Amino acid sequence: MTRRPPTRAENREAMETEIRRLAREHLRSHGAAGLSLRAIARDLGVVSSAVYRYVPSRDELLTTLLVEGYTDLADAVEARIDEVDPADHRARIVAGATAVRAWGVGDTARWTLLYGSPVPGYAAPPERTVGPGTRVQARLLHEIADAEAARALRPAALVTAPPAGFMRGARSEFGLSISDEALTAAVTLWSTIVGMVSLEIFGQYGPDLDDADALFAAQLGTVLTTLFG
Amino acid sequence: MTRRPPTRAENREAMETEIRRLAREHLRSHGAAGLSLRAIARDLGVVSSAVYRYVPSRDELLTTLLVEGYTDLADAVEARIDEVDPADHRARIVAGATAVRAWGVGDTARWTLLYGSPVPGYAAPPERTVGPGTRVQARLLHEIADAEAARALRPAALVTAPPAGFMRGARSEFGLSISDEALTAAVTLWSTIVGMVSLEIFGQYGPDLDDADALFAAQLGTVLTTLFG
DNA sequence: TGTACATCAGTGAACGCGCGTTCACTGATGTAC
DNA sequence: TGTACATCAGTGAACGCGCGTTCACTGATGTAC
Repeated sequence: MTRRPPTRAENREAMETEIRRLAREHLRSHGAAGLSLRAIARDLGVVSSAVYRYVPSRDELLTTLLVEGYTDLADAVEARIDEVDPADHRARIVAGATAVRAWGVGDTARWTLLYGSPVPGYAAPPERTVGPGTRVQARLLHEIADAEAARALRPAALVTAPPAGFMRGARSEFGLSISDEALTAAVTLWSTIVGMVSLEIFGQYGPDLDDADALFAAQLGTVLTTLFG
Repeated sequence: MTRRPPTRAENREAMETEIRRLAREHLRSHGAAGLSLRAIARDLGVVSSAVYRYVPSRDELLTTLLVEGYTDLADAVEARIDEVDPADHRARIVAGATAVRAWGVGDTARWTLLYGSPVPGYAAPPERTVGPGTRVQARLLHEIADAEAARALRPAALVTAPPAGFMRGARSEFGLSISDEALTAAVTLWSTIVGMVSLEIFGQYGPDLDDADALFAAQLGTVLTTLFG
């Protein structure tokens, strides 16, 4: 077995993967604001300017991480939902919400990048981030729309309508067929999910939280019981 | 009218106030991670080491801002709730939630400091921040507890219990008399509020959001209608 | 009321560290003929 | 299959900037007698 030396293309691929891995690691230890190309070069065992062979700039790297994060999250959530009986709307949404939390808790640094405070001095380019960045919400909205179409939602839970522009935007962006009231309920669900995960990850539930899974499940149950009965 | 020159004590007071003001301004433009004593000294028109007459260290300043923020928020929320008829439980909670959002939207940088991602490398000293940092939640919990005591909550909305340790902690910390299920509902409400405000402030609702007030009110209505009927 | 002394605010220099990015360069890898 | 040339990875130095914190110091303000 002769060990063929790696080609340039292979090396480049490996290098880019490694840079993203180190970047995620730095995100974990220093936060997005502290993401530094020099530090990555150091960990890579390479002089700082060498990183510029692979990454055009620090902001570009952040954008890459952002898109990768949104995509990973959405992939995970969709996979979990797809495992569930399409007729069991509530279970599908539980699966989706639980997958969102699992992903966030499993990689708090990336959750922070995606849904935490914006990175000062960095503005994500919408043309690259909006698509991946709305996949999860879009999927959950569709699940709620399906549930409504199947008459699985309790009418008593559908009580308020969102502002008109928001409604129009959501409908045209996601190709949704959903009532105003169900859209409000869906957005509220999303707010609750993001709130729960962020409060947990940012340590706001205090030191008495013995069973975070159960607290999440209990809160989600409260929301979904009012929605599904 | 002779202009008495300011005493040292007055000067110190004015200086400390001005430092906090500039710090809040820097929070706005550069985020907590970018809060810098040197920058504050520059704005103050003073050499960088001079700030150390007033502030022991950068981390201490952060702690001060954190405590001040929690206190301002809680004061605002309590004032709004107190204006409402004690018998109108729903209206009191609407007032509180709306005050939380108003405060956050009115000072997004401080909201970010309080409820956004933790500042890398900075750990808030619990003995100084936990008390002020839980006032708002405590107050909302008490309002829900009062509503439950007055039999104003719909039993159908009280369906799941939080994990035991969390429940015990909340009860003893806040001196609460509340059912497990109502506590879950209360915590869920808090998650939803934090989620809504953070999504709005961090720009996650997208460009179609024409009326943020209405979207918040609609979502809050969805939650409270299931709670109060 | 005046003087002596202690306290305090602010200076300026320094230490040691970090960062993003550019540039001219060497030497190895890949490609076209 | 061998050679000439083009491409690319990585170096090392540099530019210009930022930061927190310490220290010895000057000069003004406040206090005790």
